[in-house]
Amino acid sequence: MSNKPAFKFEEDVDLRRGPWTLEEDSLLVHYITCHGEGRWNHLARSSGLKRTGKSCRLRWLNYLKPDVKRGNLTPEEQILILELHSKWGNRWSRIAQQLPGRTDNEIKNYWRTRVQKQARQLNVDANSPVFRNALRCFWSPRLAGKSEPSPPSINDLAKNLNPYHHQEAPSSAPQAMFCDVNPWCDLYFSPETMAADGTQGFLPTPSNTSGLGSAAAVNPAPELGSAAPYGGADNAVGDGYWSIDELWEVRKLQKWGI
DNA sequence: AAATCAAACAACCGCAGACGT
DNA sequence: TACGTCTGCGGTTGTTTGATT
Repeated sequence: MSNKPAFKFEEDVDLRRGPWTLEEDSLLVHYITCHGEGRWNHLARSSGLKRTGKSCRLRWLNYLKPDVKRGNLTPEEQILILELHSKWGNRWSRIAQQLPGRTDNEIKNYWRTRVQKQARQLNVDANSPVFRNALRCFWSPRLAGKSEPSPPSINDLAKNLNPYHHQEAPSSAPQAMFCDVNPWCDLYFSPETMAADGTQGFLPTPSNTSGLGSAAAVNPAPELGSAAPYGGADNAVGDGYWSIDELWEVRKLQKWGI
C-alpha cells in the first residue's frame, strides 16, 4: 500500500477559473461530440481542459449544448415560469424541464433579476402568497396580452398593491396594511389563500358592501384568467369591474372598522 | 469621452443524494 | 455496511454590458 495520497484532479492540477475562452469551448464541444456527455470528472481529466468536471458540465448544459435557446424569454415562457414557481417554488430544474431549451440557471436568473426586483421595490417577500397573487392578477394577464416580453411597470403593481400609492396613508393605518389589501387579488383568491400569509381574505358580499354604491354589491367577481383589470384610472364602475378606490373603501371599512 | 451605476448574465460553491467498490 | 466519488441542485458571487450623468 503506497503512502502517496490518491491523485485528486482538482487539487493536483492548476485549474482554470472564470470565463471560458473560445478554445476551451471548442475543446469541450469536440470532446463531447466524440465521446458523449456525462462522466464529467473523467471528461475534465481526459479532454485536456484545466477545468473541474462540474465546471465542464455547467458550461455544456447552460451554454454549449445545441438545444439551448438563446434570447429573451417569450411572454408565454414567462407566464409558465410564474405559474410553475407559484406551484413548485424554487425548484428551478423542475421548472426548466417544462421549458424546452431553457436552463435552470437562466430561469433562476430571470426570477432573481426581474421578479424579485419587483417584490423588493414593493417591499414584500417574493415568495409570499400576496406577491404570488399579485403576479397572477396583474403580471400574467398583462403578459398574455403582449407580443413582446416586458413586465408591468412598478407603478402598475404599486398602484394596485398599495392603496396609499396616490394618497398619504392615514396615521391610524397599521403598517401591515401595506400590500395585504389588494382588492383584485382578494376577489380572485380565497380567504384561505390569503390567510396563508397571515392576512385576512376578503370576498365582498352584499352584506359587507353596505354604504357603497350598488355596483359593488351586484358586480360578480371576474373569473380567474379573464381580462383582469389593472392600474390606471380606467377601473371605472360600468365596465363590469369595481374601481380600485371603491374596493379600497370597502376594505378600509372592514379592516379599520371605520 | 470618461466615470459611475445598475441590470443581466455566467460561473462558482456547498450540500445532499445516488452510485460504485 | 462503510466509505469515497460523482452528479445535480439551489444559493451566491463575480463579470460584463448598457444606460445615465
